[in-house]
Amino acid sequence: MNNAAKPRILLVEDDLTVQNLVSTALDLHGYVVSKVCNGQAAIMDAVSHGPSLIMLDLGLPDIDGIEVITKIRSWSAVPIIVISARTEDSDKIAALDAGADDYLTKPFSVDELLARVRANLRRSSMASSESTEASTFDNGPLHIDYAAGYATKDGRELSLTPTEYKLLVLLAKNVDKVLTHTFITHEIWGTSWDSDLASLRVFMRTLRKKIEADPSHPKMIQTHMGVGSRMQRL
Amino acid sequence: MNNAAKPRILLVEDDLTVQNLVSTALDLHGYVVSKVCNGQAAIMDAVSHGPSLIMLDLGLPDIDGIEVITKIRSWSAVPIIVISARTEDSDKIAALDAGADDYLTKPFSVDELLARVRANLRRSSMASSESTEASTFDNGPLHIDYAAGYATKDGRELSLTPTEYKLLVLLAKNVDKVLTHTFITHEIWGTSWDSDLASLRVFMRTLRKKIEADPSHPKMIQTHMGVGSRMQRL
DNA sequence: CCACGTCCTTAAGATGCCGTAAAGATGCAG
DNA sequence: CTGCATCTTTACGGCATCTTAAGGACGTGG
Repeated sequence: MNNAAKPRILLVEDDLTVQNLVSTALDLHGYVVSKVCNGQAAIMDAVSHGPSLIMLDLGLPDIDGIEVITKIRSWSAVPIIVISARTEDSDKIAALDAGADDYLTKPFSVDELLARVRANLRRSSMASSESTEASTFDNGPLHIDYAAGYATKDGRELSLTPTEYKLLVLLAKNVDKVLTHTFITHEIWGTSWDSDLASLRVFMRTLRKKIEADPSHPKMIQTHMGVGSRMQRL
Repeated sequence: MNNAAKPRILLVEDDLTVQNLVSTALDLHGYVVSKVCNGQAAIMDAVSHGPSLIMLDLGLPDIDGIEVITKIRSWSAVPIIVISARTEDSDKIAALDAGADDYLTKPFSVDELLARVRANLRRSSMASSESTEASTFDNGPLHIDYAAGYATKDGRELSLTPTEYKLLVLLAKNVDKVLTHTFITHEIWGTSWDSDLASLRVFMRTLRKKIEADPSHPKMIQTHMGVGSRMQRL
């Protein structure tokens, strides 16, 4: 929607101390910040202003944060970064499954916050600028040709099994975004049950062996303990 | 068809929130938009107004979206972009097989939607303006003369049966692209049954015996386990 | 220090797809 | 009708792939 020079960021946070801290930091780095302190106002602002990114605290006074995400996700693909207290671990996962892009756990450093904002804005602009004919993906030595249906590393074709390829594509299409285990298994197997998690681990292993420079110390596919995995842009 | 200055777009969507969002976005970018909210009205509008492009939500109250595509495709080559909340692969494949040109999964960004619209309108106008296409094909020792209707390997003419030739041309015209079994059988036999798959394997074998240097270790026609086949450019 | 949970790694067994050959069916020319 | 070319069907061995299970590494909290 808006590709103006200054990205507009919607900050949803009811703790005024944190709100001021974050908005000041963002403001200093050239972002335009809208501040609201409840879910209702957040949805209204998202509809009317069409922000480039949303930072959402899960602990809101009026609506459940998950519901806010679901509502916005029904029509918009705007990046949503969730802020949560450590006590809300399960909520964090639910938020990601509902369509959130990333999460920050309180307390967080401003540097980390800014890094996440940059990464998600970058991914978002990538996704919107690529139209249907942009059917390739590059990340470091890795190259995927979606139309042809294969991937290469350092120019040499990788022999990936169907499931490995599916998994790779899923991660690549959501680069810089944390994907929960349940989301991944659901996308790959359609219906997900617990036992799929064991298989998923094996596939992660075999995939890493094929695409990572040092499979024992993976750079591309990072795991988030108790949450899921993320493909990191190199 | 109609190549007026302002392309007319037919929007088929029963969710009024999404309908308004999309139609507003399209309107702002200079498209003329017709809005309908069920399959019956969609077909009527497509017949009477002859839109330049159709955006179709698969989840309609009256008719199945796939059926709408089939109906329209029976007389028109207008680009059809499908919108669906379903992420299932099978739905995507069914829609594309039925004749859809592109696919958007909810939620989507407005930017992405506009990009797809532009891309498909461009391709559509390309297709209607281009009159001639390449009448030969070369790949390594293989040479196909579409106009004359025969193929050679190392200059010597191959004696291919009609079905083998059909299969070869199909692969050649989609070089470097993976073709699914169902797509291939559908293209060759019109209607595809499960049992055709067995035949297809036999034809793959005989074709490979004729065009591959080492039929036991094929280079040109590669198989993708559980998916399909691909002709590889040498 | 131990108990626990999560993740990593490996290997073996089960499953299903693919390649292959050969026999049977079909269609067409003479 | 007969022979030939082509297509379809059937059957089976081999192998790629997936699943399952078990043990080890690592960090965390009691």
